[in-house]
Amino acid sequence: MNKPATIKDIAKQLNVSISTVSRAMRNAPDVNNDTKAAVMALAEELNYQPNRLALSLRQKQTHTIGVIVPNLDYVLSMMVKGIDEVALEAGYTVMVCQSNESFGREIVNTRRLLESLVDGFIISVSSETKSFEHFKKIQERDIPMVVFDRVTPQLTAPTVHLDNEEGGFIATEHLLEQGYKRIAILAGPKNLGISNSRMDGYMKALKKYNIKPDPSLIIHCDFNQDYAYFATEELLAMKKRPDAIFTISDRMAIGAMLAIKKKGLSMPDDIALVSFNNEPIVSVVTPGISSVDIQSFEMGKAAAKLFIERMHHPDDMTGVEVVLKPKLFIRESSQRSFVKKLR
Amino acid sequence: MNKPATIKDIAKQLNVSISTVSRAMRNAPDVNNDTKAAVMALAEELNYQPNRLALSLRQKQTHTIGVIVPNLDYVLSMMVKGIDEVALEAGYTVMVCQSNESFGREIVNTRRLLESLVDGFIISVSSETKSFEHFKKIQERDIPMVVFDRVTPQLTAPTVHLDNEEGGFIATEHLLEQGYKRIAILAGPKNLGISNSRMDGYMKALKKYNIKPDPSLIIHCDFNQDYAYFATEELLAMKKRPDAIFTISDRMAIGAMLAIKKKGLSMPDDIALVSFNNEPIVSVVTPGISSVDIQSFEMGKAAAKLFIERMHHPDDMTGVEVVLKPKLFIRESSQRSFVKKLR
DNA sequence: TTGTAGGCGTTATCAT
DNA sequence: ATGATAACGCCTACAA
Repeated sequence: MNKPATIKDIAKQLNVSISTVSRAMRNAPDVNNDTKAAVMALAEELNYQPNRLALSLRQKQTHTIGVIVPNLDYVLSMMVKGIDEVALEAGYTVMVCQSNESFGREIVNTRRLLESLVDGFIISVSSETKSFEHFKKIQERDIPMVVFDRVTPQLTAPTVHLDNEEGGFIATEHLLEQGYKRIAILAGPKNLGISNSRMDGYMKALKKYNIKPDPSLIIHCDFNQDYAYFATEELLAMKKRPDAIFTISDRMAIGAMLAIKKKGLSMPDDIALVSFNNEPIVSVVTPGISSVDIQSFEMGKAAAKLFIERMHHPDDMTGVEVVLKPKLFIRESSQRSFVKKLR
Repeated sequence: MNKPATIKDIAKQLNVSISTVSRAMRNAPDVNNDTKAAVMALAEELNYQPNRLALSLRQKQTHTIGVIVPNLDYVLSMMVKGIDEVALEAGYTVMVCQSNESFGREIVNTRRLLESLVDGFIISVSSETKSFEHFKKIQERDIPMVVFDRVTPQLTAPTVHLDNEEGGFIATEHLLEQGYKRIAILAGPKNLGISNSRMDGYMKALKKYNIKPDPSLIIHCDFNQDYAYFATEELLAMKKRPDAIFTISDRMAIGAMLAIKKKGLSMPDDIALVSFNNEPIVSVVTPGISSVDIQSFEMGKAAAKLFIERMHHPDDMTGVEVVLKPKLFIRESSQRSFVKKLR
């Protein structure tokens, strides 16, 4: 029943003009203190709240950021939390849409958010996405867009992401230092940048240790526990099976771990495991799984900061690239016992 | 540079009136087919997109649902995914805000979403929240609101939630059936409904088996792995320590498990563990932890459906209450080996 | 079938 | 210091 009060109502009740009320509300300098006080008081009493829609329509900005993420698993939700924190601070509200790793859904989300007139976008692309027209359309309209985590060279925009190659490198090097020689990698989908970069790091480490990569030890599979499980089963069934596995996500690591246990092998003595993401889960399974931390929360914050900066800076910021450094957390799954190391 | 096209632009270029264009766009019956075609064609060419803001301002609805959740951990993000799915289907966009379990943040979120003129709310209250004025303000304005998961009798609204008492009951009864007698409970914060209901179920089960509840076995602590860890340490240090623990969340269960392992005790023979939520994590730790499934995804969908229904049904729906049934997933942590059961 | 005009709640420009 | 008025983009009586 309570139609929200408008400045019009206030004006009428106070016998002043609409514009005076508008000025008073926004604390303009050129308005009589008494009237200002009166307006404020009545506004309070009527529980007046400015209508954002009208405001937005007028100023052509909504103070809303559209965030499109592939999903809301642990990592992404930490990132979103980071975005949220910075955005709120800066006076922005965040609209989060999940693409569910679906290209079509991503397009729908983009259109919806565009229609909702968000002031800009912070996005991480779905693993299914190979064409980027929907995102380019955003840029053609000169709408600010920041790409984070899953970046792609096909999209020129300010970005923030992890140094994934470095992550792949330190993970692999750690295994090599522990004396493992036949190191398999469960990589992600082929077209996905983070997947390739992490694999590049893996390659680089092998090269540094003069180990020739064995194609049969390189497996591309979905970011998916089950796929990883089956892929690992195959690896373990090989005549010359690997003595270590590097999975590029924790979910995959869990799948690998289950396959290893099922086979009755022990970590890290029969086979070692190093993973990526460093979600809480890897520290509570037995044995704990070594994992590369990707600073999810920080990445979210960085993305939002970059976005805000871009908003205040209409200049061309397409070159800007924030790169976060990964950090390896070593646990039992990859620390060869002393005795074993010697043999 | 590309200012988005408006119906005005189209009208001008086609030498027709704005209203004709408006009608043509919305496929009104009373408009000449030729002009309609012309309008459509030009709209397509100019990449016209209706301005939602203007539309919303006019019709006083935004087709947006404000969702406020305490956090975005596994359970909640599944629920949000469920909400998202149904909402999208029904033509609504979802704005998700996290309160971070903070009362203040919840108030800020409410105000923001209210200002953004969302058509309604789907909320789950923060554990810190004891006063509900901010939510009641929503209701006073006759804005639809559905409460889900964490409901409270202090908030009269259509709700969807789990039968938490039943959940607590089946978890406890299962332990009793397995022969455990001194069953401790790690309950959540005292003012939280889900916490109390689950404990009620625990009590009910004890009563059914004629076991007098021991206050020293009932521990209230935060939904937090560390708290649970310390609480469990204390339980295990008791002279007559419990032979089973029921934790009302998986996160707490992990804490308890770690404390149990640290102490060198074995599950389920020295001590059993049953938990709540049935997140993927409990099935991959060793031993697997029995847990009560709460149907997160389904709950989200149900909440959104209820919301949509409420939108189409301005009647008083405050009485409506959707209750989902919990289901226990039994794993190793609570299945006493046959030998032990006999002794 | 098409056009005119008023209004949704605000702000901004120009007078007064 | 305050008021009148146009404009933001769209819809909808009402008129033609």
